[in-house]
Amino acid sequence: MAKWLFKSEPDVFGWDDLVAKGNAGEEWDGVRNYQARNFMRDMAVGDEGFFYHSRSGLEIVGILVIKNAAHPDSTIDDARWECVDVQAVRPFAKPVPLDAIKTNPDLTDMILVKNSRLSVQPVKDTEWDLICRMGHTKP
DNA sequence: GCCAACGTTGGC
DNA sequence: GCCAACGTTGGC
Repeated sequence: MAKWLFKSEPDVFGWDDLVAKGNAGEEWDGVRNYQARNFMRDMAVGDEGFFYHSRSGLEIVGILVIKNAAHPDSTIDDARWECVDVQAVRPFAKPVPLDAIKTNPDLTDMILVKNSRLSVQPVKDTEWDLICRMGHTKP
């Protein structure tokens, strides 16, 4: 199973908002970037991803799961844009700040560090395991 | 709130 | 098909 990372501004749609959706989950709509969209097309049901708070917070706060594979984005009348549906799985016991990721030599290759503008991105298994450990959360 | 980095758009 | 102009993202 592949691992991913999703960014969202907590002021717009944060971890708590996803948790509040419960089993209904939520469409990860609004992505208007081809790279990010292509990653969503690669996602399989059951894949897991980190939920990262961008702009404010700047930390990984939870783990979500892909509930439905990529489908047209219902918020725009343009067939180019697709999105997956996600659902909250569990929060991080201890959120992992961007700062801690940037200063960890084993995580400096992460897209989160190298390309801060990509809002949906893949995460390597080794990175996943390490970050879970840093957050005192089971992978 | 600023602004650097990046992606997209559109005139030529 | 180049590239200037513009819009957006996100760390600071």
